[in-house]
Amino acid sequence: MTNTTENSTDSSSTTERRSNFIRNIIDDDLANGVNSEVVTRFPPEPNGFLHIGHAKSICLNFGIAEDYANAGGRCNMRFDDTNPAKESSEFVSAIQNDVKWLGFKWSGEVKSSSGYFDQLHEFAVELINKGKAYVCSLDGDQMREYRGTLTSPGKNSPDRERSIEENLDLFARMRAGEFGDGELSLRAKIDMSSPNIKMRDPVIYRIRKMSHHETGDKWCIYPMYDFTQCLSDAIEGVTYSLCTMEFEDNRPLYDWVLDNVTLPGPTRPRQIEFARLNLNYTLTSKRKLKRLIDDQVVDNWDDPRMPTISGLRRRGYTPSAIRQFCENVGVTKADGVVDVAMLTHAIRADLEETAPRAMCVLRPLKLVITNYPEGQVEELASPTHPAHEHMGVRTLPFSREVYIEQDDFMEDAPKKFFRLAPGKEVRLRNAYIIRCDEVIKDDAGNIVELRCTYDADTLGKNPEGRKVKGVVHWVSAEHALDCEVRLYDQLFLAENPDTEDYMQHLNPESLVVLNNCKAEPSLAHTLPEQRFQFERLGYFCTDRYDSTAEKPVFNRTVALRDTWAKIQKKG
RNA sequence: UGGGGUGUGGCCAAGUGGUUAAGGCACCGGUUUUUGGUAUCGGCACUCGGAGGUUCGAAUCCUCCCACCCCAGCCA
Repeated sequence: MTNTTENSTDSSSTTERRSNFIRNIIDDDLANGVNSEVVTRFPPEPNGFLHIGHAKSICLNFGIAEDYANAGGRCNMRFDDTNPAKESSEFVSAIQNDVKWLGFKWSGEVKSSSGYFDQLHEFAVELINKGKAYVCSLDGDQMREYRGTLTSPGKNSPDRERSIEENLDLFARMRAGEFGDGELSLRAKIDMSSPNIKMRDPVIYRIRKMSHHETGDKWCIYPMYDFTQCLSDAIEGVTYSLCTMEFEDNRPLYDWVLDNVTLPGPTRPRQIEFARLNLNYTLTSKRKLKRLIDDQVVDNWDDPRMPTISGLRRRGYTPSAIRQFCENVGVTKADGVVDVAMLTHAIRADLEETAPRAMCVLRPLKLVITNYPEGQVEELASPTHPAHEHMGVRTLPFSREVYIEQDDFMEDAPKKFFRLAPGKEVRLRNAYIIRCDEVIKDDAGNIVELRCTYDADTLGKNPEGRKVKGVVHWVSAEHALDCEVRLYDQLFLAENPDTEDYMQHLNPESLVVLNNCKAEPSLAHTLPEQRFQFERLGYFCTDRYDSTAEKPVFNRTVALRDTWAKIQKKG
């Protein structure tokens, strides 16, 4: 017997990780003894919420740490909080929640650049002592002028040859608060004629008389990114410092700092860049996302239309779908734009397997089954998932009056319309086959009710001699649970909304609220963030904030694929 | 006109001198189906940004060219 079972189980819960160029580098380093440990870090700036682009970085960094566990793999959570003007503790906790929710665990305590301010200051003094840094008095405009351009070299600051003693004194007085914002700065003494502009004596410390959310008023000078990142990595023993491509030019500076300072430990971190995630029909610029909030286009950072982790969460996305999506996208250095269809595919694939089925009528149309006994109620046992028996059954009360979807009836139906029409038959999902006998309209000509008859011999079986193709979802009128459903759709109509006029590309129907929806009674005790498939409609989740026992609120995560809509579009 | 990167089907992406150029998404068509869902089967790059060259053999090596992205914050 050579029968194997390797393909027989569903592996939706385990994310199989592919290799990529970074993992190849790590493998080589491990094989060649360049490193014996694999330590990464996720270093967000707490100046906004994490978005889907960050998810890629999170999955990369934490994923590597998990997979290299036998090489001491770990990933630090570090807030890169060197700019008190933009950062706040509100974001610190939101970011931690998002990372945890995605299912990752960081190594040890949460860390922050501000936690290293004392050490960073000492490194700066060391650089001054070595004649590798100087206090400069150029203001912003002068600094730019002295820096040169892309094609012409810069020129030396008049303060470049200041003595070590004077630099030490000035730097101490900067720290003591003797100067105002921007009056003085500390610069690395590298090369004003470098073709790499990042190397033209970059500022490494600036004066910012502002209290910091972590360090309060202890400091009025703050280190710059390029000085902070590499040293924080070194302090933490990070071996692989992964960042996005735009920092490629910063890498020589990253290395320069490490080369010119007495490293705090044996680890020499290495920066490796990868391409950031771009998604079509999606905005991932923090500045522009913030404006959507400020302009009240959306409610907040966690509005279900936002591409933030917490927005996706409230929309009903699962952590595993997001992780799988990042896995499918891959990690390379080539910049591109990923189709959001890959994201929606990931959540559909996950929920198809895991979401319990339920029925909910969004736009109800009353239907009376004239040959069904008045007052009779049947409890129909229906599978929670058609393909997974182990998920059990729920009961659906069936009675004389039910609601069906307005869209599922057409008075003058085209041939291909497999739903209800006068004289035609359709299956009520999990129940009987019915035939439409009569259409009742109000004075204005609106269809207000359908009169039908049912075939009592079609419960759990197909009738003989005829085929009924259409299946329609329904809810017993008497037992229906009133609820609110929020239909979310893409926020932007333009494939690339990341332009100056992005506000012009908003989808006016990114949110449609339906207040007269009828759900099957089993949904009465739904819990926040429970996910369902409303059969034939899509995947929905109970809103984690607004849903109550009296008035459940469901958010549409994503619609089911709709071939009928496609056929209609074709005409 | 400086420097740093990247170019494989509509979109991601494997591929590291010898494979019929993986796979996923999207799309198109068939089958199954009490979700027009799912599942399943089939189709979808004589060609790897372009042109030369090396080689018995090139997406993979060399040369030149082209396109796109990033860098001139005391932001990260």
